[in-house]
This record gives sequence, structure tokens and C-alpha cells, in this order.
Amino acid sequence: MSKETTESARPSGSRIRTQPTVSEAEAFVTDAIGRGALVTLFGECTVEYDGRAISELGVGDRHIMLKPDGTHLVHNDEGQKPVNWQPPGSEHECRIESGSLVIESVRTTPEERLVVTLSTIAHVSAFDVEDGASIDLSGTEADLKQRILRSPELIEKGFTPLSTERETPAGAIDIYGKDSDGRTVVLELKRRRVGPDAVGQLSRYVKALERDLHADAEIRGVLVAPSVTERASALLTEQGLEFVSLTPRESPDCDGK
Amino acid sequence: MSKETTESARPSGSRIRTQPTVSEAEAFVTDAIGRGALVTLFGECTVEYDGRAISELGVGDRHIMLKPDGTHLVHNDEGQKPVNWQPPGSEHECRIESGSLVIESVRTTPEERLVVTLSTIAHVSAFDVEDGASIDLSGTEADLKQRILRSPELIEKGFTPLSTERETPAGAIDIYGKDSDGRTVVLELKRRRVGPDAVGQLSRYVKALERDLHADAEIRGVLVAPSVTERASALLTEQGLEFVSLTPRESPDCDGK
DNA sequence: ATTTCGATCTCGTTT
DNA sequence: AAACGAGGTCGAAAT
Repeated sequence: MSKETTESARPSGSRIRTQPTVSEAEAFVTDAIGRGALVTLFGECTVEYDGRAISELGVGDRHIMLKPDGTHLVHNDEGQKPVNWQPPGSEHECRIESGSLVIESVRTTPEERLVVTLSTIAHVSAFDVEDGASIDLSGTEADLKQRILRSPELIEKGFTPLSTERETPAGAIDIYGKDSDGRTVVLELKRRRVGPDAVGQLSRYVKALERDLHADAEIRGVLVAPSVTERASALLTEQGLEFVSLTPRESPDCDGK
Repeated sequence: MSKETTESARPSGSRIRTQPTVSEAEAFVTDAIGRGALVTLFGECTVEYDGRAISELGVGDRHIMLKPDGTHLVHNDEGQKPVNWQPPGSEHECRIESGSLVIESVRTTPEERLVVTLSTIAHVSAFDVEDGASIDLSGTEADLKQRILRSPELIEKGFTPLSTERETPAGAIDIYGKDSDGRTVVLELKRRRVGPDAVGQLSRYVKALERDLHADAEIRGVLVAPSVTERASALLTEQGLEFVSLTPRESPDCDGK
């Protein structure tokens, strides 16, 4: 046997082949995709994308990941984001073209297509992934909302929440309530320091509510976040909106004012 | 030699070890990180994150990727986004703790930390990535801007661009110009169908400019995008703003009105 | 399927 | 280092 083969089956359901020929890789990947495995490759390739935009990527070494849900990721040596990708819901297809391994992932709605052409393949692997666990995350906007609903006085003395996700023509208000003088209050919550965009959002809701209620009475708009940028602060002032500093989680230093 | 070793060095600069012991994996990963390689592992693990938020992830099979720029990605079998991650600029560290392989990536500003604890390791690999190519992407907002600057009549007959990125107290205006009647026009460009947020953005710029120029003359605000949602359309009308349908690229069907 | 908005958004650019 | 806005944003919840 002149050709070294390094294929190996593993108890945990992982298979690896190093330095495969193009046709070995084609067979390996096709089989692995069919079995619902997570497939990775490493090698020299070019990448083309056509869909919501169009992109071309020249020759370079990259790491390819094909997930059973249709996700296709192309990573280079830097950055958190893949340099190219295809979203979940795509169909993977593998073929040989002019002596290269071509992996194409296609989806519809929107119609888009990613084509990776590997000229050399350092390794191919297939993993049977079993992951029953789901992540438990805290410190989100939802946590901030719960914190306010449990302790409305964190906003101000006498604040009373009346509803969450109250609908207006401009979108849903995070928390809708009344102050101690009976004035309507609109809260817009953000888990972190905010810029001008959040002010625009709050402003939209307040205006929509004014129109909706055609109230003569003033409606208060309050942005609730750990902090605001200078420009956002200026915009708040200009539009007669308010700011309350709050973090999603109780914290020794950042709380209150 | 009682222990099977499957380590192999490759011309393209990739090394792989399957079914390593914890201490073999520790040595392998430490060395590979030091050499500036891209490292991947597959195995059963738990993950903890503490930083901008806090998260915990129970036992499951996952694919780990460590990049030489400090990026740390933890992928499961579904989704385009890693289930946990650490951004570029982090420092990777590898150690053994209670018989498990622990990989910890830490950064500052903001201070955050990702800890992956692998109880079983199906495979470890290290790749020397050489990627000189950079991606060529078209169909972006920048392309839309160029299209308008080259053919201002796509907005309307007589429109004249005067500057791009014109600064206002509320932010920079994509394209600032005048119409055939000499009225000031503010363009806000979007590469795709837009919702209420884009209307808010345009509205902010128009208001800021009115204040800035304290002009008695009306200032026109025009949202330029392939299309708008119903709610966005209503908001545009309410605020006396306009819409022009344009895509970033010439296209047979979607252009004009 | 579309709309809407949060996100440990990420990323590039500019200040 | 912080701010600002684009993104093939992604993802989830609601319609």
C-alpha cells in the first residue's frame, strides 16, 4: 500500500483524515454531511458569495466548518466573525471540479450561495455533536426590566409600572407607568451605555404616545441605562427627555447616581 | 510502546493529535499557542463567561477555536454564532485542573474572561494559517453612495450633492445637497429594506440641521433604500419625510420605482 | 414569512 | 480609549 491513510474512528464519534486526496475528501465530507455530523476542513481555498451582497476572496489558508443545520463558516487567523459564511437552513453540497474540492452551501429566502474551492486540504474531520445543555445568561435588558418591576423606586419615588411591551404606532414601550403626580411615564431600557440611537427610540415612543392619547398632559420619557454618551445626553436635554442610571445587575459601584 | 500516538507534522504546517491525554493536550495546546497557530479542539466541556454579562453552560460536545489574535470561539452543532466566545485581544492560557483541561482566555477593557473546561478530548489540532487575501465585497451602503454621487438624478431631477458625511450635532449626514428649488436636502442611505430605526436617524439629522442653520426655509429629509416597512412608511409620512427606492447595485427588477 | 428589536452584538473609522 | 454607525449583522419573539 503506497498511500498513507490516517483515517480513524473514535468512540466519541469523531473521525479524522489528514492529507486526504481530493476524492478521499469528497467521499469523507459527503458521508459526514449525510450522517448529520459537524464537519471541519483546513486548507488553501478561494471563496465566493452571492446573495444579499456579492463577495470574492482570493487564495489563502482557512478553516471551514459545516454544521448539520446548514451553517457554513469560513474562518481565517483573525477576527471573531467568519470572513465568509452561510446561515443556518442552507444545504451543503460537495463535489470535485478541475481537481479541486468544491463545497457549496445554498439557501432560499433570501436566495444566497457560498462556494468554497479548496486546492489543498490539510485535514478533514467529522464530529457527532451531542449538546443537551443550553446557556444561562444574565446581565441582559430582561434582567434590568425585572429589577425595575421588583423595585420601581429605583426609577424614582412613587413610580408605578402599569404595563410592559405596551404597543404604540411607533413600536412597543419597554415599561409604561405613572409617576407620583399621575403623569404618564415611558421608560426605554438599555443594558449598557447608550448613544444617540436610543434617544431617538425613546423620542419616537413618546411622540407616538402623545399622538395616540392626544393628551394635553405632558408625557415623560425616561432613558434607563448605566450611562449615556455626551451627544446622547445633549439630545435628551434638547427634547425634554430624562435619564436614570441603572445597571442590569446590582453592583457595588455602578448603581444609583 | 503501549500508547498509540497519532501526532503528525504536515508540510502545510498543520499538526493533529487524536484522543490525547489531558497532559498531552495541555502540552500540545500550550506549544501551538506559543507558535502563533490556530488551535482547534473537540470534546465534552463546560463553559463559563464573566464580563459584559455572565453566563454558564453545562456539559456538552463542542468545537473550540483559539486564534493567534486572542479570539476564542465555542461552537455547538447549530447556529452561526458561537454559543460562547471571547473577542480578539484576549490572552489564551492552558492548564490542568482536577484532571480536566482548562483553557482560559482573558482580556481587559472591558475586563472579561472565558473559561472552557474539557473533561474528554476527541482531538486537538494546530494550523499555521497564511492568508494574504482580503475580501472584496460589493452591495454595501458605500456602493449606494457612489451610485448616487455618480448619478444624482436617481434621487430626483435637479438634485445636487454638496457634501458627504456633513457633521451635525446629531451625527454625520450621509449625503447633503440641494434640490432644483435650492432647498436643502438630507439623504439617509440604507443598503436594504429599512424599519423605524432608520426613520428616527433621518429625523434626528433633519432636526439637528434645522436647529443648526436656524433656517426658516424648510429642510427636506429623504430616506434612500430598496424599500421600507409599513410602520416606517407611516412614520415617514407623519414627520413629513420622503422616500426614494434605490438599491446599492444596478439591478434589472428592483430599481427606480 | 415578515417585522421588530436586543446583542457579551462585531467591526471599521474617526476623534 | 471612547464614540458613532454599518452590517451579507444574528437571533428570538410576535404577528
